[in-house]
Amino acid sequence: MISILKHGVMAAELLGRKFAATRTRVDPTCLQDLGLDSPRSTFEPGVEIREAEGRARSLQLLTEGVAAEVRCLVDGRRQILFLRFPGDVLAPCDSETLIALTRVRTSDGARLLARLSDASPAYQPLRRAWVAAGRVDQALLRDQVVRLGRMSAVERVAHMLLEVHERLGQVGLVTETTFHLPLTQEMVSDVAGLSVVHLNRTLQNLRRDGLVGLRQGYVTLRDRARLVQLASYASVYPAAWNPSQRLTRPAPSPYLVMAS
Amino acid sequence: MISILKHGVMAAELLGRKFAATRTRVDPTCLQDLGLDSPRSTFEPGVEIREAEGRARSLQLLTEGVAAEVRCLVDGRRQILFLRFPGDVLAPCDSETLIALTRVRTSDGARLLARLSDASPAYQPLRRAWVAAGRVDQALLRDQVVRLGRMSAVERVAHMLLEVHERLGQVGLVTETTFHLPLTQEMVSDVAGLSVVHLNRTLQNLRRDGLVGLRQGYVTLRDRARLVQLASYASVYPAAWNPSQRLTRPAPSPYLVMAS
DNA sequence: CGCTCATTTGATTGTTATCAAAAGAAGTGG
DNA sequence: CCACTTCTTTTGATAACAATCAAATGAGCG
Repeated sequence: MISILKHGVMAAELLGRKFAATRTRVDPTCLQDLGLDSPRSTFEPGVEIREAEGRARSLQLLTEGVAAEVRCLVDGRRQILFLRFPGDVLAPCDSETLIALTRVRTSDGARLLARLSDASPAYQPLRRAWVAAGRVDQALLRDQVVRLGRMSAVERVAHMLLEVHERLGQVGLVTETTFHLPLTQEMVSDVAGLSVVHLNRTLQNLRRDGLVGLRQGYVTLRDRARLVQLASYASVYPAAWNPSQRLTRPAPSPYLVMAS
Repeated sequence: MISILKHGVMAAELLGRKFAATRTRVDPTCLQDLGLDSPRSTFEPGVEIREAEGRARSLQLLTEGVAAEVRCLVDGRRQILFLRFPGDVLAPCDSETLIALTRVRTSDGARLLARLSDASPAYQPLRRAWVAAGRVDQALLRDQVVRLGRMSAVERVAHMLLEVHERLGQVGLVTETTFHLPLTQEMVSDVAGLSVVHLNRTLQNLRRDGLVGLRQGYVTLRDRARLVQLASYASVYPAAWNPSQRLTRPAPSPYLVMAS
């Protein structure tokens, strides 16, 4: 049982795996060279993750724990826009707040940022990988839109769990069917855009139907195939190309073209 | 009454205005030099917008009409992820389909794409503007997530209309309170993640309360202040910084930090 | 234990989707 | 100009889904 709060994987290795998931290969030396093991920070659960004061726009690499980009409305409604896992890069964002959902450890990404701004050809592969990773993030955000806009509660939760499993899989923090997601149901409900109570009932349904198991912050996908179908889940990763996953058909003709 | 389907604004000018909205200034000569007036295409409503076959990943600049990035689920549910207006750049996207919602005209962005890939310092401002515009797009997508995840039907619609007004305003296609949005309610309902019927009733409420007016594809924001408050709308554009718009408070403490 | 926080349950309300159908608008061809 | 078709908007009735309220149970911790 691998824990997301404490695993043995080094920062550079995590980033490399994440890049590999987008089918962009970056030289390990180059990654090592980013000095991701020097200044590290820890954030307690519930705390906002921000750069040390004074330092302008920088980056951090999340190495352990779970963080979230959260948006709060005036009346207290909350929406988590994006979950961040080990291997993800944390960038300050104006309209959202970055919150540590569990204890979080980060590595300083100042040098990474510098290399990305550096136009020299030596860092070309790094920049490419960066762009590819950004594209994946965007695709994930788009999935989030579809989940919230058009999916029922069960679908949202199933889809989300599949996504988390796959994302953690890319950095090697899963087994075939299980992963560690030590979040409260309240937090998950803020990802899924549901009330806590309804999320709870939805999870019970998924459990009852033998689709997922939940114990001590560990999630088991008991019937992945059925989950995938239920949520019409399709991977956002280019590598995982698989015709049978083409479940969201490419828009036959959303708005009727008038007959000629 | 300015029409989104036919206005006199040239492609380069549109792009310049769009960039200006992100507070990045690009030399008009550089924009003219993009040759945005050469090959132009037209797409009929309902039709998929794609590059001419054979040509690899390219770009198009939308000059007239409205397009949408649409995701369709197997059972026919649809979600529009993003509306595209004049001045927006259309890039092919794997998991989504780009559909013309009205008659759409585009300019060829091949040279733009080339300049963006060209690392020479001459195109530095252009690249900066591009990145800034991308950031705005991402912010808009995030707003969409919050709308769908945590807002009620009226809020969603109000928020969306304010957003459209502002976006069209950036390219000069609005008056103080009105803009042209010749979409069917079905299309709007796919943006807002609502059923057509419910969208219709929601619009009626907004009308009844004197908040918006709708006639012939033209929208009038009759009480902008109240709409902004209703939807807790905050602009995503850096220029429009305005303390009173800070309605989504910066996450006081989403998840209780345990008392010490 | 006794505290706090998280999960679970039950009862109820409110919102939104769905179904069915009427009324309105717009274009087509006679 | 009218009948005809097709699409869009609107209305009414009903059902499904999810939020809310209130309270009980469970889990972890000093």
